[in-house]
Amino acid sequence: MPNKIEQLYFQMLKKYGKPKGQWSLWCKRPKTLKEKELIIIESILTQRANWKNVQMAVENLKKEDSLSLKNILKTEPEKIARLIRPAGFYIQKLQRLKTIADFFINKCHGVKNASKIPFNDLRNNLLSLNGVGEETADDILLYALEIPVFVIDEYTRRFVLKNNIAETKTYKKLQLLFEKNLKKDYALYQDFHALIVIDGKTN
DNA sequence: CACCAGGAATGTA
DNA sequence: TACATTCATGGT
Repeated sequence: MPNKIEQLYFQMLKKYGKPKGQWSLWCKRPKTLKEKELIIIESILTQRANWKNVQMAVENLKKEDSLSLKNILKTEPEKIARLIRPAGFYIQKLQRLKTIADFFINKCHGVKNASKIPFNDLRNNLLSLNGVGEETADDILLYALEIPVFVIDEYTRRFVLKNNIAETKTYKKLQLLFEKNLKKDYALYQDFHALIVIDGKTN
């Protein structure tokens, strides 16, 4: 018999269908290298920001041909700052984009090669970057690199409370709880997390 | 006008 | 471990 968490997943999948709209790219499978880079960039821009504002910033970067990790490295900081301003916290996010672009391009020699790094090393490397916390690191691992790690965010915490799934609030324990009760499948993790956010926004 | 949105770093107790 | 504060824009 299916566990409660798994039941909730199927229940929401039935109710909302496959995540669409804003989530269509993040939940797309498989992804091109360029799409993976876009998600890495968006994972920074979206921090505590309205998704609409993030898309404005993305459009600005695209217009100026700066929507790639390589071009973010070569574009002048002042210009990046101006382009991403709609996403808010633009001074911090400028630095964070430069840092993460440097990591993937210079340290890993590309997103494709980064995927070959052992999971624990890769996650710890991401967490060591200034501006990358657990949620952003797992966003990148799950949605960009297509590695099965469950993302925990505020919506997930509310979801857990609302459905009486657990009383713990720590990131690691919640993540383990979801992963323990679900098939280890990155596509399922992607859709489930997206559905949790979609469900949280409609209520 | 106040409040919030797909966080993280830093400081305090 | 648990909170509080700071960072900033655009929408409602």
